[in-house]
Amino acid sequence: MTRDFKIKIENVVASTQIGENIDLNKIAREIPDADYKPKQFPGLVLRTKEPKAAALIFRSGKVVCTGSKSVEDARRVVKQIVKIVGSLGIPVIEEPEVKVQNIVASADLGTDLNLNAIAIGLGLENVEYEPEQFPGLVYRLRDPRVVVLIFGSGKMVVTGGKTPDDARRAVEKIAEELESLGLL
Amino acid sequence: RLRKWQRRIRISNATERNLAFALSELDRMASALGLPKSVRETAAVIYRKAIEKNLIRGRSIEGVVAAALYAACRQAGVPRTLDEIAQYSRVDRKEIGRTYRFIARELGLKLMPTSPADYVPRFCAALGLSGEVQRKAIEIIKKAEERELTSGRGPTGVAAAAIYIASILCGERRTQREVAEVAGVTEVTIRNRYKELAEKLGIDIIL
DNA sequence: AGCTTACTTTGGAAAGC
DNA sequence: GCTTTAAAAAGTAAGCT
Repeated sequence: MTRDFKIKIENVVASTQIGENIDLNKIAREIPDADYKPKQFPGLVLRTKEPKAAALIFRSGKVVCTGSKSVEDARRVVKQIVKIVGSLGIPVIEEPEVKVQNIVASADLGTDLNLNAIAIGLGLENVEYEPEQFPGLVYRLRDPRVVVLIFGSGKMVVTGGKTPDDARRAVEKIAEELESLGLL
Repeated sequence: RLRKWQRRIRISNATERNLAFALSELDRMASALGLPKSVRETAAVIYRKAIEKNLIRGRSIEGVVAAALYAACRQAGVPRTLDEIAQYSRVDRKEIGRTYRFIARELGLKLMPTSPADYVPRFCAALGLSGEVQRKAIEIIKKAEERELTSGRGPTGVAAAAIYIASILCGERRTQREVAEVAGVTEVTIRNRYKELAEKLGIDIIL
């Protein structure tokens, strides 16, 4: 029984450092589509089209990249940011070390679920399910250390992991738990 | 030492002052919400337990009071929505919800999500509907829960739709607008829920 | 009655208030 | 705690035709 949970990485958040004492005002001046509102937020926002993502650049040289659909794409985006900033005559680190901070993935168990029964089965003390506020049941796993949002449709969202495998393991673990509880 | 003694007095004064404020706030809100004394007492017990476990740190007394009231209503089977609670609190719905989740977790209050059926008596009373309609609405809700048509749906929306259907089946029809008003949901939500219930439970609603 | 846009929840980093 | 970024899930809400 090879199940296809249709696991798909939807967003990768990564951080890195491309330099020091970066002149954000200069970047904002030279790059028309850059968003920089220091009064509102200290980071400058730069968006890339391919891969489609957004990067937050700080004066310290630290960079946060969000929106990529894969870890590799996140690295590609960082390289583009380095190239752009470097082309402005600003000293940059050519190949900075990129650290993945969070991976958001979606998956599908393929069947409708009874969230009330699942809340009891997994233990009310391990789960948060308040349909008045949000339709998804919130399940926090300790291993892998991720948070999963489980919906009545059987679809879910896994977030908080650092690797694609964290998401994969979380989905399989939940599928096993629900199955052993006879709720899948 | 005298200093130590005076310090204790100061602390106990502040503690008592805060407790008195919390309890008066609890009474004020409970009265405004028309809640019975038993619910106020349950909320007071929850509040005191929260204090004993220092769960107030970083939170406002009013927020904890509101969350305790929200929890007490659910525990008593006479739920109030977070919006209703927030209507009479200085704290907003989002914060009350967070505080509720926190104290429920820390105090080990194992509460299942509110069943739409718990809202039926109050909503029907507000609409001047008979016990027969209430019975039918609850019957519809029970079937909906068995058929798993309520997962992830707002309890008030499901309750409103069931009451809307029941009022028609019992010949005491109320408009979607009237039901939406007392349930605190939009007519669109009642429409979506009632269509789903009527279709999947095979209920014919001839207008 | 639709359609569109938008807000609810989750996680994480960044610098500063 | 907040601010900003991105994206998914599903329910509810609000504005417009």
